[in-house]
Parts: sequence; structure tokens; C-alpha cells
Amino acid sequence: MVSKIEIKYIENKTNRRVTYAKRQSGILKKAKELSILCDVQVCLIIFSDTGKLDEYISPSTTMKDIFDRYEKNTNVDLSASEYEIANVDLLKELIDSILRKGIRRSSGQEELREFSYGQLCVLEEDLNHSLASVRHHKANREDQGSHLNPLNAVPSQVTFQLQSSQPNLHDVAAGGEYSNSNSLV
Amino acid sequence: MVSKIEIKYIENKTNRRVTYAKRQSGILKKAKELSILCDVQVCLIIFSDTGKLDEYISPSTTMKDIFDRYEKNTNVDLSASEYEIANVDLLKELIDSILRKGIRRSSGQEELREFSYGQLCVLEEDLNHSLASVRHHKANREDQGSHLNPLNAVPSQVTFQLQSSQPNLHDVAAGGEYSNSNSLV
DNA sequence: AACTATTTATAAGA
DNA sequence: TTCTTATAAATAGTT
Repeated sequence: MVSKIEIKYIENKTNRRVTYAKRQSGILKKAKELSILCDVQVCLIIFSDTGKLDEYISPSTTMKDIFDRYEKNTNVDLSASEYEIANVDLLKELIDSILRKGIRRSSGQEELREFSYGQLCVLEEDLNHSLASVRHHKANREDQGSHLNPLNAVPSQVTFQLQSSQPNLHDVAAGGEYSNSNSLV
Repeated sequence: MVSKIEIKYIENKTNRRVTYAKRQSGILKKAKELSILCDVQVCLIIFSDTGKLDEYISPSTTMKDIFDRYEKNTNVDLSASEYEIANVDLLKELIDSILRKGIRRSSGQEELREFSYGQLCVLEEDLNHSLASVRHHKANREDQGSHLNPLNAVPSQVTFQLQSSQPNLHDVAAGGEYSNSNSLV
């Protein structure tokens, strides 16, 4: 009644589904047993052809721990996930939105979306200055040794200041004299 | 000769190692068979108690794909390390700060803001990103010619200034007022 | 979904 | 360790 089957794709959909159901439960059981018997961390993830996710993970750990350990063991960088990229994009959108609002508020113009080439040059220069400034501050912090634990570092006094607008950017930039305004991008 | 064993931790080290070796190869084989028979994506990761990593992954996919799909299916964020989560929080704080400052700008009120070393790191990173972004746009604009939108897009500056109460750190800040260098935050 | 004849996995002994 | 082998467990085909 039972024949030895060849390990190859099961074309028949019904048979394949039945086999999947049986073997899926079998391997999940095996994973669980192995984890208990030998006290090892097991992570088993299966995406069935219907897109369903079946998984087993040792109760002593978390999926995040498994992935972190996996990264450390293999030097494979898994961190740049679509999810994370989406998060970064969202933050960028937010910053863009803030910027646009700021621009509208100070210029009175609606729906400004584009910077001219000259304006971009100015922005680039501003960013360079800002970067230098931040690095300067960072360097000073490092002198104080607080870089050992960056997120708990002793804050120093830094003014975060939003100033009102300068004259038209393109005017200033066009004049080549633009050297004293700060622009947020 | 063979007894049914209870599924519980095997105290005896030798027995445990032998059992691990046998069952590890067994479950890896099962994973492979399941993957082939049913054409499903399987990811099996085992960290043995010696710290060794045993794994199987379906040839039709990659660990990163599995990782991404898992995140999408479960809404569990695996990519963010504690540090990255902290960074995202800092970015959110910064955005909040920008918004608050933007609101207060018109009243001319300026509020001292403290930045930790970690926050400065985030700023630096963001500025680098912004700089890259601006340069990217500049490059595109060069392709199209710089005259494309010179006059009707006239954003004025949403101006941020990074100051420090420590006079030596920053010439601009030393004046207490906005002067000749551009600092973007 | 339940059954059962086989194959497969594996625990314990050599 | 590795090999053997008796037995337990998994499962393919059937109902």
C-alpha cells in the first residue's frame, strides 16, 4: 500500500497539498523535539505555495535573536530589509513635508516642490558646513570620553534654532554672495 | 533494543551530542525533501549548544528574502537592532523638535536644545544622506540644464542653526547670533 | 479525516 | 566515534 516515493516535485495539486500538510506537521514536531532534547535554538520557517507562513521557534529565544545570531555567524547582512527601507523613506517624506511647509510658510508660495540648480548648490554648501559643524561638536565630545556610550552621552548645550527666511534664495545665489543662510533639507 | 524515549532534555552529554548529530541530519533532510516535494520555501536554522550554526535554506530563495517575507507576514521588525531602534527614536525626536521650532519661529522664541553625542551621530548621518541626496538632484538637474526652473520656484530658507554654549566649539555660535557660516540641522 | 502497509528515522548496543 | 539493528515514528496511498 505504501510505496517509496521519489523526492521530486509533486505535480498533482491535491497530493501535493496533502503531503505538505503531513510533512509540515512532521518537521515542526521534529524541530520541537530537537530543541527540547538537546536544548538548542531552532528556527524553522516555511512559506507554503499558498503564501501561508508556518513556523517553529524555540521558546528560549526570539526570531530577532536568531537573525541577529545568524548575521554574526555568517557575516551576511540581513539588515537592509524592505521594511527598514520603507521606514527610512517614511522619515525622508516627513522631513520633506516639514521642509515644504516651512518653505510655504515663509515664502507664501504654495506647492513648491523643486529647487533650481543654483539653489541646490547653495544647499549643498550649507550641508557641507553643517556637517563640518556637527563633526566639530562630535570631536569635542569625544575628547570628553563620552563617546563610549553614545546614546547615554552627556548632552551639552546646543541650540536648535529655526530662523526666519532670508531674501529670495535664487536672488542671493545668483549674486554669488550667498554665504549666510542655513537651509534644511 | 530501541526504546521509546521521552521528549525531555538529555542530561548525558555524550548521548545528547549523538542524538543531536542524528536528529540534526534527519531534520535537515526533511527540510530539503519538503522543499522539493512541495516547492515551498524552507528556512531552518539551528544553533547547537556548542554555538555551531546548522542551516538549510531552499535553493530557490535567500536568507534575506525569508527575512523580508517573515517581517511582512508577521509585522515583526527583525531588522532593527536596539541601536537602530534608538536611532529611529532620535530621528523622531528631531522631527518633533523641528516641528516645534517651526511653530515657535514666528514668535521669535528660541529654546535651548540639548543634543547628546548619540544625537550628533544621527545628525551627522542624516546630513551625509541629505548631502548625497542634494548631489544626486544636482546631477539630474545638470542633465536637464540649470535653467529649467530658475524663477518660479523660490523657496526661502527654513533656517536652522546649531549653536553651542561652549564658545570655542563653534565660531558662529560664539557670536550668539546668526553670522557668516551655514549650519544645517 | 482515518487507516495501515511500508519506509524512514533513530536509540541503544557493539 | 562509527556501525548495526531492533524498534518507534512518519507517511504514501487508500477509503
